Parts: sequence; C-alpha cells; structure tokens
Amino acid sequence: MKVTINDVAARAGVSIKTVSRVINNEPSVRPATRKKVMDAVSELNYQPNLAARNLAGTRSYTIAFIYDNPNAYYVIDMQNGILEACKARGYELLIHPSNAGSPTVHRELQDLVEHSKIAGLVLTPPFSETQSVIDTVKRLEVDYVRIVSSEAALEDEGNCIQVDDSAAAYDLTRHLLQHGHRRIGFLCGGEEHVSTHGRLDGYRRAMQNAGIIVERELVLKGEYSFDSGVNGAKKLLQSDNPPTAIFASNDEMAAGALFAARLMNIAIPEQLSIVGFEDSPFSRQTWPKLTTAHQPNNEIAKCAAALLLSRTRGKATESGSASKEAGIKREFTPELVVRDSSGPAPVEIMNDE
Amino acid sequence: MKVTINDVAARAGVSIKTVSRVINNEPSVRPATRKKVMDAVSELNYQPNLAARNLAGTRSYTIAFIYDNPNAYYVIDMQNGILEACKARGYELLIHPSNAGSPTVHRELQDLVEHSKIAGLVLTPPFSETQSVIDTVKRLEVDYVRIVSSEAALEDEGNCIQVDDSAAAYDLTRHLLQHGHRRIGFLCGGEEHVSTHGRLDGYRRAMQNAGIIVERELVLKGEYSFDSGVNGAKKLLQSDNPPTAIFASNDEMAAGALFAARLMNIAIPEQLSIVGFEDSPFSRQTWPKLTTAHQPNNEIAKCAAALLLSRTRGKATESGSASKEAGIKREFTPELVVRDSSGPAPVEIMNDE
DNA sequence: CAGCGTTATGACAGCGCTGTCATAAAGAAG
DNA sequence: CTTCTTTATGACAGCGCTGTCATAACGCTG
Repeated sequence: MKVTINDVAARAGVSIKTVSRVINNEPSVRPATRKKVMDAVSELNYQPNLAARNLAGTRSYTIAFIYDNPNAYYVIDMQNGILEACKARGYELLIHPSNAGSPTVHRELQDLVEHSKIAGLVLTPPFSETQSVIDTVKRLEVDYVRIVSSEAALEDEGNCIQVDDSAAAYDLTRHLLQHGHRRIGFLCGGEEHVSTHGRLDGYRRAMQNAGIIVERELVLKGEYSFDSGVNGAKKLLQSDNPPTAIFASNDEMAAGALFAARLMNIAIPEQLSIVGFEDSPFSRQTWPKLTTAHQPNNEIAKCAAALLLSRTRGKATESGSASKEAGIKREFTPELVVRDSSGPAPVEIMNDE
Repeated sequence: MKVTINDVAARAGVSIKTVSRVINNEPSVRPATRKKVMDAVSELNYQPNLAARNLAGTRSYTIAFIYDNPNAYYVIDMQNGILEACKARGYELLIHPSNAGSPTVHRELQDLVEHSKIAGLVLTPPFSETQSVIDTVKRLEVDYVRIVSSEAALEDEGNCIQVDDSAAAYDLTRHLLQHGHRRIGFLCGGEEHVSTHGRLDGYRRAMQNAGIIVERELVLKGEYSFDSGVNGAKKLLQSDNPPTAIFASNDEMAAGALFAARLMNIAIPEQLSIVGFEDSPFSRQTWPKLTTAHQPNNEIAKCAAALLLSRTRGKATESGSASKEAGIKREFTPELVVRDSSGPAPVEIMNDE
C-alpha cells in the first residue's frame, strides 16, 4: 500500500525485474546485486503486495484451510499454526468453514478453487479422511496436505501429516493397565473418523499384549461429543459387571463420562479411572483434571502448512529439493499426560492374577 | 480464475466498464442494460476476482479481524459470524491473532494497514476496549467497528456494536435474588475489560434495588480464567460468612467456581448457587450445567462486520443512506438461561426478612 | 427539429507484480 | 582478441479489474 517494487528498484539501482528475482529467490542474480536489493528491501521495509502477486504470476500466494469441527479449541490451534507458517513465508490464509455432511462441500471446494487462485489446501478431519472429498480435491488438481490418522495415510504419504492415534492409545491403555485395571471400557468416536479406528486399535493391542480378552460389551460406539460420553459411560457403568476404567476417545467424551460418573455418585479416580485424548484446554477444567494424550495441534498444523508451502515455492530454491522439507515433521505421536482422573484400580473383586 | 469480466462483457454485448458498473451497483446504467449484464453474470457464474479488485480500485475488499482471546469458543463464533457477513458481500477476511499485552500491537496494526489495503477492522475485546489500540487505529485512518460493552461505546457509538453487560448481569442477579439469595459473591473479570465493570454494575444495581448492601469482601478481583474462578470461589467459601450464591463473570470462571466447590465438598445447587456468563458450549459440559446469560457471539460478529461493510460500499447504493444499515442490530443484551447450577438459597441462618 | 442539458456507455491507462524474450556482460575456447 | 557460450539484467506486456475522461444517446424545450 505504500512502498512498491519500483521504490526498491530505484533505491537499489536495478530494474524491477531484478528485484522480483531476488525476492522470489530466482537464480541468475549476482551476489553483489542480490545484496544491494536485499539492503534496499530492508531499508524500505518493503513487502510485496499480495494482490499484485496473485494477479500477475501463475503462482498463488494464498492457501485455504477447510474445517468442520465442532471443537473450537482444535480449530483455533490448527488455524494459529497454519497462520504462523503462512506469515513466515508471506502467504495469505483463506478460512473456509464448511459442513462435512452436506452435499454442497464438493461444489464449495470447486468454487473456492476456481474463483480464487489457490496454492493449496490444508485439510483436517473429517474432510481429510473423507474419500469423496479427497477425490474432489484431486479432480480439481489443486495441491493439498491432509492431517490424518496414520492408518489413513497409506496411499498418499507425500500429502499427509500423520498422527499416530494407535500408538498414543496404546500408551494410554498401558497406563491404565499398569494401575491394575483389567476391565477397561472403551468409548468410540464417530465411525467416519479414521482416528476412531486408530485409537480403538491401540487400545486393543495393549489389552491383547497384557493377555486380556476384551469383552464385546466393553467397547461402545459413539461420537466425539460430550453427550456421547455421558451416554456411553452411563451404559458401561450400569451394566452388571462395570469396568474400573474408561477410555474415552477424546477429552470432550471424557468430560461427559466424568459427568455421568458424577450423576451416579461414583468417585473419580477412587472407584473409576477415566482417560481422554487430545489434551484440549478443558481437560484441565474438569474435576478432576483429565489424564489424556497431548496432541500438539498447533505444531501439527504448522508442519502441514509448511509442507504445503515448501512445495509451491519449489522451482528455484537454492539448496535443492532435499533441504526443502528439512525440519518438517511428518508424524506425531500424542504423549501421555497423567493428571488426576486416573488411579489404581479399586481392590474388590480380584478374580485373576 | 476462469471467467473474467471480459467474458461477461462479451456475452452481454457491452463494454467491461459497464459490467463493472453493474456489479458495483453504480448509477447511470439503464435497467435494460443492467439486466443483460446480470443475466450474463449468472449464466457464466461470474465472480469478480478479488486480487484484481484490490489491486485496481481505491476501494478494498478485505477486512481484518484482530483478536486476542484465550477463549477459543468466543473467537470461533466471532470469526464464523464475520465470515458469513464477508461471504454475503464478496469480501475477504484477514485473520490476525495478536497479543494485547505486547507492545508490538501497534506496529503490527500499522504493518497490516500499510501493507495490505484494508477496508476496515473488526476489533473485539480486549483490543476494542484498549484506548491505545483505538488511538492507533484512528491515527492510521482505517475504518473500524468495535464490539464492546455498552459502557464503552459512549463517544464512539457509530463504530460500536454494543453488548449490554450491565443489563444482563442485572437479570442474572435478580434470578438469584428471586431464589432467596441475599449474600451473593461476585467474581470480577480482568480490570482491563470494560465488560468486567458492566457486569459488576448490573450486579450492584440489582442488589441495591433489592435493598441489599453489598459487603466489600463479597466482590473479588480476578480475571476471566478458570483458575481465577477456582481461587476466587475458594476465598469466598472459606470466609467466615460465606455467600449462598456466586456470580462468576464468565462461564470459565463459573466452571472454576464449580471446581472449587467440588473440592470443598459443597453441593451445587443445594448448598451453593453459581451462575456464569456467555453461554459458551462448556457451560453445558459442567456438572451441574451452568445457569448463565446467553451472548450471541456469532450474530454480534455478523452485525459488526455487516456494519463495517455497509459503510465501505457507500457511495452508490440505490436507496440512500437510510436503508444502508437496515437490519443491523447495534445493541445486544445477553439473555438469562436457567440451568442446573442455581437454585433456592439454603435455609439455615435467616437473620433478615 | 435545432439546441441544450442530461444520462448512458466506452476507450484507455494503470494498480504492483511476474513471465517472456531480447540484450548486455562475463567466461570459455580457439 | 575474436567467437561462442553462459549468465545476468532489463524492456515490455499483461493479469482482471477500477477510475478518469471523452463521446454517444437520450430527452426536453421553443
């Protein structure tokens, strides 16, 4: 809005094209010239005009973030992470809340890509795991990065930032097992989320490794919501042989489970242990505070955006493609955070060991 | 990215300038011509290219949303509301998370305004209430709308969307009074927030109208956080003459108060009533669910953005300035939502009435 | 229907940048 | 030191739109 490429060129005593070359890291600029330009840039505090860049070149300096997630903490963390990566590289972010269930998603995506020149898309669950959405994105031939549960990355590793739900769930379950729990209930998230299956898998593996056969009625379908946590926990706790611990597939469900236990006058963690998943802020705002697995959403998102951007600038980076993705972590395993909602299994009916 | 103003012009058989006139609602276009153009626009599904618009005209089609709020629900609601308003009018949103405390805010704002051509700013608390920030914004001569507590709007009504914290707090307090509470503790939000003062004022007025003199030690300073709620409630409850109800200045603090009560084995609402403020999602995820005041953040934000946009398009709207702001609500009073954390005052020491 | 004030429309430049292509400078080779 | 490459730099058009200004069409009046 103020200082333009012309000002920089004048100051550096070169043509605007040369300035353009420097700020875009293109080759064929003598070091001395490059330095002159860089100096002018910083002296004038020049920043290229995004609108002009988007309009002129074939490249785009805008990426879009598509989300549909009822969990505000999750979205904000992700968004801030993406924003950081964008700012670092001079990109702009287009925010697009949408509705995974609705049939208009595909049309929305198409409009988005066709109307605004977009360098790429960051997809988070549930979009990143919905095959039809991915198909649409591929058909539109737009670059993208998906944040997904490791299980879902298989065919598409280059475009994925993976979260190892299974490994984290394994750790969480082991934590309960080490506290002597043998009957551990599991509340599933929504079927449509791959993370649901990953977390269940981790739980199953841990149980199996401990030599425990998981009874059918201990694993309940549900979805990633508070109410689902309440209902699931109620069902488990009202059964003839209730578990001594409950693995809720996310913190919100765990909060629901806590709520249900409270309704039924069950003391946490004395009579029942509950663990969540994600380490969202409100896992610290329940009573008692939740044992959970810390999922670094902010960093995950930052890496996803960085990965996307590392590709679009492509062509002319100095040090070759090898270094381009340096420092971009591609797989995350949420780490166990022990707080107050889990403890030793109550000692009453000791029928094994 | 696909169909441009040229295509529309060709199809409608007019010059691109005429198309420009139509899509910008400028005068001096014959109805017949206008119709031809409109038809072409919809047949081709034309959408003006934002980058080009931003680059060419003096107008800008980008507004920015500045926030610094630890409450993710609040931010997301606001953001979605703003986004709706933007989409409806073909504007773009620039998201700018920042840090109200940091001294760099002013520089950030300046960079934002100087580097990207910005049509206006939507400011939410705490920025919208920080005088130095407002001064900076005014100095930069950029249009803006502030979302503020009614008390803060005085001098600047035209630029404010007001939330009547005082009235809502009055209602909330009355609710407690009607349940027979006489000793009602009040946990303040951060001093720097005007809403803190508005809420306190509403509480004070209600108490006064009920003929109750509020003792000093019943009103505690704090900030809008869970921990602050925990600490404040503890202090109140450990005093010699504890209150029978606590007014927490937001839901997060109320959740904290609930937590403290739980620690001290105080039954809610039997022994103690607690109310929050805002009706954020987690007011439904506590045990028991919170009585609170519903603050329609999404709509508030939508109106704020709509107000901002109603001005920037200015000049050439058909029906004059009167209709421009039609339907834009400018003041909101959060409404009482009674849930389970409030109830009749316990009957023990009846020393007055 | 000439003569005037409007109102409607279009030609054209230019926003700040990038892509293409031509040209200048520098190196390599003979 | 001439010729041929290679590398470095610049002139210029044009992205899709809006602003300015000139011109064309219209609508009155006498």
